[in-house]
Amino acid sequence: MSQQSLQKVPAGHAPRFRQIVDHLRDEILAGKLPEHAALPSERVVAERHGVSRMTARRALEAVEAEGLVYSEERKGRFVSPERLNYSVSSMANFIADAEADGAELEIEPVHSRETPADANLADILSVRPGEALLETARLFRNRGHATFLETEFVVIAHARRLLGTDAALSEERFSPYGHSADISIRMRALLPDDAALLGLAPHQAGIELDHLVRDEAGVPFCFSRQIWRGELARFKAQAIVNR
Amino acid sequence: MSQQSLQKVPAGHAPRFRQIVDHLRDEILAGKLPEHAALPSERVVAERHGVSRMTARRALEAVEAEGLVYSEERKGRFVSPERLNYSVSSMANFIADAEADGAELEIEPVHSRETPADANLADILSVRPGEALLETARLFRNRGHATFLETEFVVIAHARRLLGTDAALSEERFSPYGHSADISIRMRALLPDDAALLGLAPHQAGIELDHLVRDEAGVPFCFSRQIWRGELARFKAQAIVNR
DNA sequence: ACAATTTCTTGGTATATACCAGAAATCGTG
DNA sequence: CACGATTTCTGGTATATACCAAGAAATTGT
Repeated sequence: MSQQSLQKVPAGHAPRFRQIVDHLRDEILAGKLPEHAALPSERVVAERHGVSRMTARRALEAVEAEGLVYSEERKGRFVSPERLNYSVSSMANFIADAEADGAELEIEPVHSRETPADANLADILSVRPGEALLETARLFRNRGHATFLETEFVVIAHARRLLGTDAALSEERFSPYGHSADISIRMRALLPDDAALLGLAPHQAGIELDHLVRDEAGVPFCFSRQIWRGELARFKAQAIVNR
Repeated sequence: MSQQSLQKVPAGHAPRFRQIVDHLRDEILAGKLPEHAALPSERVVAERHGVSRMTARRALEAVEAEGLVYSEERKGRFVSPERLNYSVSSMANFIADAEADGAELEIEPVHSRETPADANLADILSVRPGEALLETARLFRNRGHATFLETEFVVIAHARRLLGTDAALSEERFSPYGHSADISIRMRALLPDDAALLGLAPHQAGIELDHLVRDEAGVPFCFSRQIWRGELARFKAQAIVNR
C-alpha cells in the first residue's frame, strides 16, 4: 500500500475518484438505491474506498454533476428522481400530462408584484417601456421535490381583457391562455437566487426555457421563463421539417 | 493577513473562491477577454488573489461549469465563444441559418459503418431487430471549435429508395430529408468518449438532442442524436398551444 | 540551419489537515 | 414525559504539499 499510494494514477487505469463514480453510478442504475435514498456520506465513501475525504468528495460531486444525485447542504446526498416530460407544443396541458405520467405537481407561490416594463421586456413584449406588467414567480415541486421555477411577466391590460377586471390575476398562470409561443431552450449556470430556491449549489448548471406567448392574433402578451433542474426534465417537440 | 487567513468564510461574505469567480466573470462579460483568449493559469490566479492553488482551481472550474470558459488539458483555459442558434422546426436549414448568423461550420467525419439494428433502435425506427442500418458520426466545428457531435442511424433500404442504389450514403446527412421529426432535448453528463471528442472533461454536462425523422408518409427512417457542448447552443421552437 | 534534448508551464490527481455552521440525534434534567 | 442543552454527523471552505504527463518554449549539439 505504501508504494502504491504514491502512484497517483496507475498507468492505464482511470483515476481513483472516477472508479468510485463508476461504482456509485452502477449502484444507482442497478436500483440498489431508490429515488431520494441517501448515499453514503463523504467520510464513509472515503473510508470504504480507502481514499482521502477530498477524493471521496470529488467522486460524489461528479455523480451530482451527472444529475444522478442531488445534495442538501449539511444533510447529505440523495438519489435524483425520474425526469419529467415537457412537451413544448402542448404547454397548455403540461400539468395534466405530467400527472398522467405519475407526477404530483404542487405550485408554490414565491412572489407576485406589479412592475413597469424595463427596456428589455418592453422590446420582447412589443409594449412601450413602463407599461404595467404583473410579475409572478412560482416554484413547481414534484412530490415535494423542487423541480423548476417559473417567472411570468404578463401585460396587465391584456390579462384584464382575457379574464375580466375583477379577476385575481396573481393566482392565474397565463401561458396556457396563449395560442402560440416562441420557445428558447438553453443550458446555463443558475443564478444564486434561483439555485437557492431550487435547493442547488450556486454554480450548478440548469436549463432555461423561455416562452413568448401570443394570442390568436399573434400579439405577444406574456413572457415566461422557467429555470429547471437540468437532470429533472426532458423536453419534447414535434417539428415539421419540410412541407 | 495571518489571523484573517484563518477565518475561512468571514461572516456575511461570500466564499473566497466565489469572489474570484465573480471577478473572472466580470472580466469576461465586460469584454476584456475576447473569445478564445487565455485566462490566467491556476497558479497565477492563486498568486494574484493570495489563495492556494486548489482554491484558484475551484474558482476556474466554477467559471468553466458556468459555460463561460472551456479548458484544454495542459494548455490552459479559454473564453467560450458565442452560442449557436438551433431552430428545431427548421432542421433542414440549420447549416444555412447558422452561417447567416456568422458561424463557419465544418463537418468532420468520425466514423461510418453498417450495423444491424439492436432491440432499442429497432423499436424506435419500427423495423425488425437486425435490419441493416448505416451509423455515421460527425463532429461539427464552428471556426475550428468543437461544438456538437452527431450520430445518425439510417435504415439503409429506405435511404437507397431516397437516393438511389449507387449513392455514397456515408457522405449524406439524412435529417434534412425528413418531412417531420420527433425531438427530445435533455441535459445530461457526457459519456467519456463523447467528452473526449468535444474536448471536454469527462464529467461535464451537455445537451442531448434526439431526432426521430419521418418521411412524408410518417414512416420513421432515421434516428439522429446530437451531443452539444451545453454552453454553445440555444434551441428555438415555435409551439401551437391551442387551436 | 535544424533536429534532439532539456526545462518550464499547465492542468489533473491525490493526501492530510483544519475549521465552520447547520441538521439531527442523543442526553440530562426538571 | 417534555424540553432544552450537548454531541455527533453532514457537507462546505480553505491550505499546503506532492507528483504526473503532456504541451510549449528554450536550449543544446551537431
